[in-house]
Amino acid sequence: MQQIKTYLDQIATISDLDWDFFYSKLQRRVIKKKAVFLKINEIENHISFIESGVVRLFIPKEDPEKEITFGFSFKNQFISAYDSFLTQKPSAYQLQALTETTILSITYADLQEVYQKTQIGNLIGRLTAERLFLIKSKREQNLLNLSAEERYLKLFKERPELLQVIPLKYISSYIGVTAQALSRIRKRI
Amino acid sequence: MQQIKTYLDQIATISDLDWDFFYSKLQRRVIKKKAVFLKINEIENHISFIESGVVRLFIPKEDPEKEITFGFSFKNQFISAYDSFLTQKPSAYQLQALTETTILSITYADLQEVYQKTQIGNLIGRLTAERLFLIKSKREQNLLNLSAEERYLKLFKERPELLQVIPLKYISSYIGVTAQALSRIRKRI
DNA sequence: TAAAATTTATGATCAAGGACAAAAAAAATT
DNA sequence: AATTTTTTTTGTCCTTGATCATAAATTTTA
Repeated sequence: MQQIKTYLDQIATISDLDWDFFYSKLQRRVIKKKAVFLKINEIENHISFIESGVVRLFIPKEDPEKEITFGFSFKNQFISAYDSFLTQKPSAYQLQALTETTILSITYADLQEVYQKTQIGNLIGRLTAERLFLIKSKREQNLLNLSAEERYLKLFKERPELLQVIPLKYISSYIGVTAQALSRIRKRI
Repeated sequence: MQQIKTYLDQIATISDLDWDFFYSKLQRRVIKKKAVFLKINEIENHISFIESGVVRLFIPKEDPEKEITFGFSFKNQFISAYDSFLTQKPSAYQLQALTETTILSITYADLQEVYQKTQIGNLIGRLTAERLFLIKSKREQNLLNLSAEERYLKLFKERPELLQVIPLKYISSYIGVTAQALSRIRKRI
């Protein structure tokens, strides 16, 4: 079965009618390695399901060393500059494929239609927003409670696969330190 | 009209039937100044609408100087240890009334019933979760992009009313610094 | 309103992580 | 495989904010 159907079936029971309607709105896109597919100041018009690949969410800076990474998404997850998507205001973030990546996207307008016309749209939308809230909430706790070293150790423990795949310079800014500082943290462990 | 009805009417159009059902689930509670009405490790069983008063969300520590404040809520807003509420796991946070406070609460079980039985429940739930996500997302951006001084100035600009009402020792940990550090920040401005 | 308790401010010292520079290592390209 | 480019590490110095101690100001309580 389709990966995205498998994913959504875990969240809720979707009627064939609703599924067909939703599925008809999806568009498949292939993004080349390192390509930025949402640029800063653009309005995010999509929520995308990653069929394969890895995507990074980040805020660019004049000096590329000072970019800040806010998240990494892997296959079988949804990705979006969700705040820009929700508010339909220019995005502070960029989205970049770290490997060749295939996504299935739905537009803002089409998703609003799904919310209006399907039985299940708002339920899935609520559960998705709740899940994303929980992620941000955990992250806020980490940033305010833990030192950089503790944040690294926690990441190492909870998402070791991430450290295998993602360059350290991205990990460092995700943790909230410079690449140099992360290098020193790793040395003293 | 009821404050809470006015608030929800701004979000969506609610049928009388749905409203009556929801309203029948609400319980009013009055909380004394400084009282903690959700303790750490308790499972948050309520979402509450503040009719009057001010509520603080915080993580307590052995040394009370090291408590961390995560947010302040005022009248006509909903408040909850939302992550504990959503996951129904023990809360890392406490909720404290900073002034005498009156709230209208709905329990977890009753809200699930509202989600199932009303037309509008999941829509309001989705929009609420989305709004809370946006707040956390902004906060994550602030914490990673700005210095303590910049965070204070931003708060001063965006929520000046908050600085009138909330003791600085709570503001400081909300910004992510000690009370001493905030005092020095204020001096040099 | 006087006393006590709490909050805010100030001083001195310390530690974590930033900034800048450069070398070493690893990965990508020719 | 050799060269170029990118990533990671290491060195030195500096800044921000933490920590500990105490004083001043403000608020609460008796």
